[in-house]
Amino acid sequence: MFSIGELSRRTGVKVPTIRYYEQMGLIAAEARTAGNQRRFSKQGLERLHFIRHGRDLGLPLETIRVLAGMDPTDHAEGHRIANAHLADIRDRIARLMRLEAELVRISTRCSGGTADGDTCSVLAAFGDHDQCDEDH
Amino acid sequence: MFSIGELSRRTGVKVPTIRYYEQMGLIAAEARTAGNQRRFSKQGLERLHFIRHGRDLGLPLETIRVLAGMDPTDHAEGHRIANAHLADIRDRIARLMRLEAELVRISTRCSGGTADGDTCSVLAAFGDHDQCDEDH
DNA sequence: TCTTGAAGCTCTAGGGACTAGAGGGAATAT
DNA sequence: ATATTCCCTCTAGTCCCTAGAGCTTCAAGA
Repeated sequence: MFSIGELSRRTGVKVPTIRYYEQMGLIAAEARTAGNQRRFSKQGLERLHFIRHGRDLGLPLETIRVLAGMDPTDHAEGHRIANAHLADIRDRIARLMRLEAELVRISTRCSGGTADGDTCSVLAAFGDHDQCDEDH
Repeated sequence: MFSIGELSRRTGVKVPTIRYYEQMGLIAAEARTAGNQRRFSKQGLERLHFIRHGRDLGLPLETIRVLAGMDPTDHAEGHRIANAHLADIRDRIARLMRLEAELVRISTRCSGGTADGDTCSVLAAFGDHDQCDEDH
């Protein structure tokens, strides 16, 4: 049986975060000591690893709850969630890459070498959305 | 002079969000009507464009506040902020791409075609952090 | 056995960037 | 004059934690 601190050390999840997960119903302490302290079994440890891993992958807690409560022989559903999330991540990458390109454009345009008294073109670019590739 | 709704339509920033920005001290209505409604000038419109653009670029409101209050001839500082943010975005892209690779690995390993009664390998992979490239 | 210090407990509040809803008043078009 | 649309403030909720106050329990050494 592990204490909450032990669990924290073994998973890298902070103590208050574990308590928060408990409050959200994602994990439960198997037992409490006479003095009301949480004790977790190996199962709890594994479950917390599962949660942690899901979070590292960027899954919202709600999705993790669904996965954790899933029938482990239901291939289709697990697959569907993984693929949906993959699409989401690819979308985020694409958007960030557009931002990257725009920031490079903004930043290289202002070498800082223009005459004194000029408005910095970084600042100008931030104000001028029309030069931006994005469609809003 | 624009009403808040007019401003919203012209910038794509939702009305409650504009009020929120005002509350946070990022923008101020130039005037109020006799009936206490906000009226914004062209300057307000430009400022909101600036905020919007910064947010689209992923800058936190605090950074936008700094940029907006900056000396417009201070090239070095504008440059520094843009570059710092660029580094941040590149970091985020790198992390997301690692996630993408791992999700692809997880998802392709489970074709859903294994025998009935097997544990779905998507689920197994989520629980097994050791197979993951990331260092935690 | 006693004592100390680390670790645990609950509860509450904060953060960032909004979003939604209630319950009203103001502007505008007919 | 009225109907409709807009606007007002205020409060609370979202997500995923994080931090602090104030107190209790545990484990190890003297």
